[in-house]
Parts: sequence; structure tokens; C-alpha cells
Amino acid sequence: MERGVITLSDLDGRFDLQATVESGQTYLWDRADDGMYDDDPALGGSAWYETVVPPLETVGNARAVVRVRQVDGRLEWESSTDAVPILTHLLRLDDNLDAIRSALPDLPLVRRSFDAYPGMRLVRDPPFSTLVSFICSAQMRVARIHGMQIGLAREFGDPVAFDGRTYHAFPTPDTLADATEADLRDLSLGYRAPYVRRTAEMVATNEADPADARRMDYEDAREYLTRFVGVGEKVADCVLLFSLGFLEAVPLDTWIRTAIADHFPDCDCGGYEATSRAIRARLGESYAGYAQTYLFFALRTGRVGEE
DNA sequence: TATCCAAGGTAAGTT
DNA sequence: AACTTACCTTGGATA
Repeated sequence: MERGVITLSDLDGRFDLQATVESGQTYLWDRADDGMYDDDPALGGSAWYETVVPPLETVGNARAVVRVRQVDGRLEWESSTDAVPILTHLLRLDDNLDAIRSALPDLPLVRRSFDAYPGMRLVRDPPFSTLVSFICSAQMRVARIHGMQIGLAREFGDPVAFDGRTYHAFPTPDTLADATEADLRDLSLGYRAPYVRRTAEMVATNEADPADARRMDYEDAREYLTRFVGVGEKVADCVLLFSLGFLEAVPLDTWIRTAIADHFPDCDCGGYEATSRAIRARLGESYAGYAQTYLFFALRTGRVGEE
């Protein structure tokens, strides 16, 4: 086992592990104390978070188990390999958060949302598991979306031994494609079960690959992702933002739609595409997705109210 | 204890 | 293109 420390004062801007991992962007980490989403920020302050990372083409690593916690201005990690490049990639430690904040529009709601979680960063999760996670997210609460991904890994993921324990990787496209709809319904995926199975099959047979969207222009990339079963414009935006690095993507979920109605009514253009363009312009094209995620998390946790 | 309701939406069918 | 409706499941609210 390797261990190490990342000194957070070396980063450009702050970092808040709990806010980043529990803000509803990623469902692939698990908290060792089983306290995910318990709605008490004090409890998760220094908890260990664990995940099994698949080979990442942008980092060039093999599969790895990573554990990390935040204590006194530093990130402590334990891993089957050097976790620094992996954590830097997954948690976007390479973002200049100070510059991003400066670039966000000076709107009261945006400012208050950022100040509620000033160290929250976006994530850069693996494409396939992000695709599956957000297919599962339809009409679901964050705690249950997380539970579904943990269940998928437990039932269908390869076991990985680390530090005397058995972890489970996220299932491969082939494995999920071979699962039956009934298998997936047993994990309480409900009507999402056939969506996940069909999408896994599309990836497994090379009919399409979510990573291919990375090379496209933003709106083309969103359109491309909607070919996967269970993926509409909102889920496509989530994959673009939380996995493929499109920081301008603004997933129009129920929270953001409410915020638009309450605070930016002129941006409500009816359809998804037109409203998306309007709110992106309002939040600033370059980091609109960062603003969206601050708004989403702060609204959902009641850190900023209506008005 | 029973019933109701909404949760990070999407697909399929109509107008 | 914009507008309905059905869809699984479950924890929490209400009666």
C-alpha cells in the first residue's frame, strides 16, 4: 500500500472534499463511516472516502483502489498506487478555483451559493460509470442514486483486494450488458433497468462510446449522448459536465428550473435548448456549469433560500 | 397502520 | 417542435 499527502495550500483556491463528493455530482465514492448524505456537514469533515478507479485514458493508470480524507488543510490518501495524479484528475485539483470564482457573474444568488461551499470543485469521473449513474438519477433522491451504484458494483463489479478488504470496481459495459432486466430491477433500478442494460450493450458492442463526445463541440456532444437509451438532454449535460470536462454545460434539473423561474425568469424560453443557451449566457459561458453545481447544491441543502 | 407523494427525467404517442 | 402520459421504487409526510 502507498500513502501520501496533498497539501491544499499548494492548490489554486480552496478545496472541500465532503462538499465535492457529496454534492450530487458523483455517486462513485463511498464514505467509510456510512454517513453519506446525512445532511450534517460537521460529521463528514474528516471521514474517509473510498473508490475503485478504472483505467483512465487521460491519466494512463491501471485500475486502482483509492482512499482519501481531508484533515487540517491537507488531503491524506492511501492507495494501491500513486494516487496524486488520480486525485488531481478526479477531483479537479488542477482547476484554479480563485480564477473561476472571479470569472463567475456577480449575481447575488451565485455569490451566496459559492459562499455556502467555497471549496467545492467539480469532478472528472469516468465516462461509462457517470453515464450509468445519471441514467439511474431520473426521478431519484441522491442517497438512492448512490445506493444503486454501490449495489451495481457489489453485484456485478470485479472484486479488488486492498488492505485486507475486498472492494468492487464499477461493472464493465460487457458485464452490465449481460445482466438481465430482472437482475437490475432486483437492485431497485425500477424502470431504469432496461435503460442501463441497453446502454451498456451499446457501449459493449462499440455502437457508441460516451468518451467520443469529448472531441465534439458542446451542443453536438449533447446531441450525441442522447442516442443512449435513458439519456435525454439533462442527463447528457450531466455526463458532459461531470465527466467530459464541458464546464459550460448546465443540466436543467428541477432545482435549476425553479431557480430560473424565481431569479432569471427571462431565461425561461420553454424548450430545453433555448433555455440552456439563455442561462449559459447569464451564468457566463466558460464556467456556467460550475455556477449550476453551486446553485444546485446550495438550493438542495437549503443554504440559500428563495428570495 | 394505511395512503399519498415526490424524488437531479425519458420514451413513446398526439397534436 | 411542444404537450401528455406512463413508468419502478421507496422514504418521509400526512391522516
